[in-house]
Amino acid sequence: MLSMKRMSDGLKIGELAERSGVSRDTIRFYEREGLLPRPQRTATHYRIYTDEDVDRVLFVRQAQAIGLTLDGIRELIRLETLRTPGECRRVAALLRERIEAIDRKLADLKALRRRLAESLERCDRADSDACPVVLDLSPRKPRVRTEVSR
Amino acid sequence: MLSMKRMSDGLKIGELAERSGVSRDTIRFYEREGLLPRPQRTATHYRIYTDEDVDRVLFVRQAQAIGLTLDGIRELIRLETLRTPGECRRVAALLRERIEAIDRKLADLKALRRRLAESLERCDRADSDACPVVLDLSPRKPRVRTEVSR
DNA sequence: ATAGACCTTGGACTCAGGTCCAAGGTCAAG
DNA sequence: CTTGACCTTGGACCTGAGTCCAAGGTCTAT
Repeated sequence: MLSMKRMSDGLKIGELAERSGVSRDTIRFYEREGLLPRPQRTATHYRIYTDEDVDRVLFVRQAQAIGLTLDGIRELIRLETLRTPGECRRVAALLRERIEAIDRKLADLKALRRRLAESLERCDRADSDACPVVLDLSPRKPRVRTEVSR
Repeated sequence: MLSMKRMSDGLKIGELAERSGVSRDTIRFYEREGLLPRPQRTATHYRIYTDEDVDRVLFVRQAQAIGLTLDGIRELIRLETLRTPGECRRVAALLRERIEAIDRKLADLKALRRRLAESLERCDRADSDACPVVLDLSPRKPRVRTEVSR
C-alpha cells in the first residue's frame, strides 16, 4: 500500500533538509536565528515541518542569492508575515538599495578588471625576469621604468 | 635646528601606521602573518621601520584591493623577494585566474541586477498591498497571480 | 533484542582579516 | 618627578554564516 506519509505534512528535519537542499544544522541554525518559525514537535521532541517550511527555507536561499544578509532576510520575513501596511514600499526601497549596491560593485569590479588586464598584458609582453607587475604593485619603487602610459 | 629624523630611516610603528594608513594592530598582525619582515628593534624592543616597509604595507593594501587574499599576497611576496625564475609566468597565471573570477562575478551580478530591476518594476507597478515581490521570492506560493511573463 | 539510521541538546569551532584589551615598559616635556 | 603619549606582549574577541561534536534518546527492521 502506498504510504500516505509523503503527501504533505509531517517532515522530519532530515527530510526538510533534503527537500530544501540545506543541512540539518543549517535548519536548526535558521530556527535559532528566527528565520524559520519554531516547528511543532512530536511527543518525543522531534521537529515536524510542513511544506510551508520547505518554501520558507527556499525563500531564505533565494534571498541570500540576491545578496541579502540574514538580517535583511529576517526583516523581509517580518514585513511579509506581519502584512505591514506599506510593505511594498519598504520592499521597493530595499530593492533600490540593493541595486545601487550592485551598481557600485559592478563599477568597482570593472575598474579592477581593466587594471588587471592591463597588468597582464605588460606581464605577457615582458622578457621573462623581474616581473613588471609585481614591482608595479609596490608604489614608487620604479626599478624598471614603467613606460606603459602610452 | 631641523630634526634629521624624518628624512628616511627609523619609523616607529605609529609612524608607519600613519604613513601607510593602517592601524598599529594591523601592522603587528601582518608581521605575524609573514606579510611584513620582522623589523629591527631598538635596545628597548621598539620596532623600527624603513620606507621599504611603508611600501610593503601599501603593496599589501593594493593587492588586497585587487581582490587577493592574504595567502595570495604572501605567495606574491615570496615570488618577488625570492626572485623565483619564472616569476612573471606565475604572476601572469595569477592575474588570469583573478580576471576569470572577476568575469564570473560580473556575470552573476549583472544577472542579479536584471532580476532585481524587474522585481522593482513590478513592485512599483503594484497597487500597494501584498507586495508581489516578497511573494515571488517564495517559490510556488502564487497567491497573487504573477502575470509578469506576459 | 540489537544494529543502524535518525533525532535531541548545548556548546565549541571554522574562516578571514583584523580589533581590542590589560598590564607593563619607555621617552620627552614641564 | 610626574604626566601623557607612545611602545611591548599575549591572548581574547568580533562578524557572518554556518559546521561539527559528544552524549544521549528514538524508531525501524531483522
